[in-house]
Amino acid sequence: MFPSSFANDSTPAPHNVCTFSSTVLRHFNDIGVSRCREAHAVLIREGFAADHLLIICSGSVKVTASSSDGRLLLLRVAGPGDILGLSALQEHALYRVTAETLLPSIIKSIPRADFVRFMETHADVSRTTALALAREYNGTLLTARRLALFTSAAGKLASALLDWARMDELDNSPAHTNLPISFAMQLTHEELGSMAGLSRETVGRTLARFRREGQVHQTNDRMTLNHPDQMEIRYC
Amino acid sequence: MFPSSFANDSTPAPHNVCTFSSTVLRHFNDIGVSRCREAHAVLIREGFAADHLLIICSGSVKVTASSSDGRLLLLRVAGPGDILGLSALQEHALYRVTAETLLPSIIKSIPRADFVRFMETHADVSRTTALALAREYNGTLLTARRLALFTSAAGKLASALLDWARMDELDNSPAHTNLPISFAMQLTHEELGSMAGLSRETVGRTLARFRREGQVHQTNDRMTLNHPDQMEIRYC
DNA sequence: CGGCAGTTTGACATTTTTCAACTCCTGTGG
DNA sequence: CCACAGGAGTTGAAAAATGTCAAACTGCCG
Repeated sequence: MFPSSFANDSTPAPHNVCTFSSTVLRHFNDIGVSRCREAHAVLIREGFAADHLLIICSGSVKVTASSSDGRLLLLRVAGPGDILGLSALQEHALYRVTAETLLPSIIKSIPRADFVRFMETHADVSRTTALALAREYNGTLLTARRLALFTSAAGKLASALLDWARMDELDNSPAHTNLPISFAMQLTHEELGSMAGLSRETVGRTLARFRREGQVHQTNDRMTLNHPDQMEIRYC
Repeated sequence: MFPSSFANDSTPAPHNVCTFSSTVLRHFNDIGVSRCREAHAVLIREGFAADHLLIICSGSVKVTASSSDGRLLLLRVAGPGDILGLSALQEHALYRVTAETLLPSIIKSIPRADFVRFMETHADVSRTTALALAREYNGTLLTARRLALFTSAAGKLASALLDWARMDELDNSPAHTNLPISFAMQLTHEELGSMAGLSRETVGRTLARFRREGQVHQTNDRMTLNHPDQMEIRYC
């Protein structure tokens, strides 16, 4: 049932467990357990010992960091095939983020010791791990850039929307085009704010401005960026 | 001459090349070339193809990301034993950061193809790579947290100073203590500002406030944080 | 119908940025 | 030895932007 149980595994990315060779894959299916989790279940809690690696078989998971006074930073929304806890596991440290399901999800959980042994036994697992870590790093770097380099609210929000859209359409779209990008916007203003480091109200106001200036179009839960490249130039 | 040429390799960290077994190390010495570079030399330029991996044998290197209008984000200052370009190399992508020497440095450079082959030949090299990537990721995560989670200038600056101090003293000090931490502050206000997402003037003013409130003490190029834990509580 | 979550809008206060001037220190070259 | 330029730090005052508080509005679901 794994990894063929992935919701959308048409073309596995090179950092996915899907790329394991058949012998590795057989071994992989033997370790860890898959469990169903309801929506809004906390899978990983920031500050706890990193003793398990999680793999999302289906569903989607919100990854956040939080401060003591309740402020949130939304780092990514992970989907089928994505791996959680990889970086904390490497150093046997504490989880530095919190992960909670957005939808009912199937999560495979592997004890740290088992995964380390798995990595040591199969050379290409370490390789895949390194790739997955590089991707995770790049995502976080994008976030840091956005927060530091774009000074205006419009810049930060535009950057967040563009990253989100391109992340979403990465799999099937060709490279940079100036064509409109449309995608399902399942984030509230509050969550968008915690991606861009803005307050909920500022997100609303800035979004209204983008609409007024013909840059974005919204219907129900879909959002369209009319001129992606122009958006980058105008606001970033 | 390598890695014994490291300036301070008393206790190599687990992510260092120093931990390679002797056979791997012999192979490692055969690939790549070491070169001397003067201060303020650009080793890696953001946006260029990631075709080389760099290892710092001696000296120190500033790693930054920049926006089109010249704004800078200081990500880290790497020292002997640190590896540059690892994440970009994994995906054969473009460098996403700029690296330039702060002091005259000795840099070992390994072509991408050679390093990939090296990783595939030696299992523990992939493992070390994954560890190094995890550390790099954690550093960037700290930066993103700081920029998003701390809203006040005092919070961001205090967080940057604490991270810097603890990074610096990580190797020899015991874990969290409330004892004063003293370290060499080789950063200008401007550079501190680009770590914390603040303007040069705000850094100066906030630093003056910390001094006034007895939290920090400065003499020449050394800085002392008098009550690290209290600092974290008061401002963060 | 009531309640809740999310959104929108307005007025206000706060904070930081920006601009400008001035000082201190250092290294350079006459 | 002195003058000078440049980098770094300090200080002041004004402007701009966002955060904050408050209230009304929407749509959805029990």
